[in-house]
Amino acid sequence: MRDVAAAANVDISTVSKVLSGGNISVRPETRARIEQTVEALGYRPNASARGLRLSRTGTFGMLVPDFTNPVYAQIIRGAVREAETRGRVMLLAELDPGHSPEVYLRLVHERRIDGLLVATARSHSPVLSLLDRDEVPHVFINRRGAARSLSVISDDEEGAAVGTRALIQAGHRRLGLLNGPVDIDTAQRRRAGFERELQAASLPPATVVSRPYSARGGYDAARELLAQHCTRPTGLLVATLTMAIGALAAFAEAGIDIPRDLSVVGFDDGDLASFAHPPLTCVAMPHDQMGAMAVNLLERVVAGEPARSVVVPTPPRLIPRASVAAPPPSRSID
Amino acid sequence: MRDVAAAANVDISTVSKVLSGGNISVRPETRARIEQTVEALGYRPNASARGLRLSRTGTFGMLVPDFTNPVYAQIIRGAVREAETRGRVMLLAELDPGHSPEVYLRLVHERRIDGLLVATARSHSPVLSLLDRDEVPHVFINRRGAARSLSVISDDEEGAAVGTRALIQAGHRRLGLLNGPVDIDTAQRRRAGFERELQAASLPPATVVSRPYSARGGYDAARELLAQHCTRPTGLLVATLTMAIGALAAFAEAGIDIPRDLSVVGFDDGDLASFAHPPLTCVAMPHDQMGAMAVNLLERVVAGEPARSVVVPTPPRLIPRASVAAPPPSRSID
DNA sequence: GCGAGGTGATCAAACGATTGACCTGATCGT
DNA sequence: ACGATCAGGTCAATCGTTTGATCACCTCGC
Repeated sequence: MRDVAAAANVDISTVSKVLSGGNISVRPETRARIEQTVEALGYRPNASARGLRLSRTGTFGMLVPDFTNPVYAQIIRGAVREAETRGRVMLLAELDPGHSPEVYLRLVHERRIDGLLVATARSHSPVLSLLDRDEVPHVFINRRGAARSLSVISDDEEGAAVGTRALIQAGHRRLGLLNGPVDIDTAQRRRAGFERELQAASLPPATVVSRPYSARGGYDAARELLAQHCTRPTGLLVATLTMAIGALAAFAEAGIDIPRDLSVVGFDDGDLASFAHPPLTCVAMPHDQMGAMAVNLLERVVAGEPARSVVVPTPPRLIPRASVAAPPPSRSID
Repeated sequence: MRDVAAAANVDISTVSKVLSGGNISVRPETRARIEQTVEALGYRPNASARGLRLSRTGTFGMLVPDFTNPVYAQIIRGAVREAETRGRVMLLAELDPGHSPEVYLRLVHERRIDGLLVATARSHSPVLSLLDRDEVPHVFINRRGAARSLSVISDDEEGAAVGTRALIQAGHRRLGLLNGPVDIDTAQRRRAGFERELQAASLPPATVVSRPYSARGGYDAARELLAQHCTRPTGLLVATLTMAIGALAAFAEAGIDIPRDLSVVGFDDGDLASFAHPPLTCVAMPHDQMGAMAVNLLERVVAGEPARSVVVPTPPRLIPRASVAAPPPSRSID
């Protein structure tokens, strides 16, 4: 900045005022001269110096449990893009319950960030207690936090309801749900939506199997379902895309034809869904938008503006593909 | 830090020396007292102040073209973890040829990072010219850069060779390659490995179809292959896992049974490969290790130590699954 | 002609940590 | 016993920006 000031023949404080303030009294020609010099020299203010002076780094942090999970990848993309359009950069770290919170300390206690996005799903993560002790501005993503905490979620309950209705409308009466672990917030909400629709259609309680949100989890859940010798469902809702991929593999292995023998509705649309075998009917959840809204909300929080938890307004959409059909005419058992 | 100094009854410079230096002359009891106070107060040095004073932020930046691509997700994971064990944090941004390099300027010109990992694959990305103009310490991942630039790659050529050999050993004589775009470095290397093995086995030049590294690209490439009415290969190498997923969908659609009619070897092992239909024989590439090694290399660069481009030492491994079999006894054409 | 009021710029004090220069006793060699 | 040496600290300048306080100059009104 000193170089810019020298080249433009003004004091560095004037340069600073032109660059940051904008509406202070500077002669138009001086302002133009400074802006020109800044441009010519390709000058950009040093982030550390600004951060030190302003106690504001222009950085947000984001904690996710798993980079390789496509759902989080989508959320990250939405958040990072929104952060960039707002002139910020994003520090990312993987943090699941097993990890030490060292990376949290590095972000928060060393004052590297202005606010934190927390997408770790488990309800007993060790950072949760740190979060409210430290009073860091933060927003939960895809997970409701404690009463005082803000969160951005998509309407998982409605998403599950949409998927369930699709099965019911196709004629299914015996439904099943392959769900995530019970201590994950989205799993709870998806189950609620599923059961809401069952009741609305006066259907009996359905089989629910809980397994981790992973392909392996879906595979195991599907095998568990097949092993149960009571009346098998003809329509199945699966709580995530990766689980659905695993479940389809288990069904293929067991010689069960989708959708002839069993209809399947998955979650979280994507390329993988359309190239699955068979192409998977899905409920598309607006994950990237959720990430973007979380950044917006966090921005309000750090600005001290009033802010409230939100549900992403874009409604979940059913993407019909080949994995849903009418139930088999003869009931498979009894 | 002032608080720590006051509480321990020393000068703040002494605290600083205890915390950063380590080997200067401080009485053991003083040192203990300071360390104790630091612990009790939960003090951590302010990153902006350190950054300003030392011109060293403790941060690396990483540019990837696509968060949702599982290959990059793996690389990111490896890099972020290694950075964390080295006491650093990682700034991530998505940057492909279409994007403006604004985020690059924000990272480099605002001095937010000590070094940059560049995983954008295209050979004509606009950041490349900026990189050597600015003389930022940087390391390319999964892509060779200009002569002066350092890079970490895995042995894609050998990986392709391993996959090709697996097909040849299963008895295949007519092979094909579904490859990525020709201007992507990994695609070039994979093709080289493929053709090397063809020659080694004295097989004729094979069909190669190039499409984007995506499920859609794999689907399109597979359809293109089927549309060619000349002798169809009986063994197929597919350059990425996502392409393979797409290709499998195209083959299923066309009624081609894998592996009876056609054997397929994919790349980049993962859950998705084992739950594909059929489970996909893959060449596992050590992506996370590549990310970690890139961080190590970059660390050497910023430390001014001598450093050279490396190939990840872990050799590519074949993961045999159900998608490879002997070629059909009757040759499909002629 | 002179004080009041503005405008457009500069001055200087922070922000928090680091580090070479400097200071103060105590110890040592002769 | 006295200067040199050294261990164990403190002092103060510095990194690059920001911003309230200050200042120089001009205009205007009476």
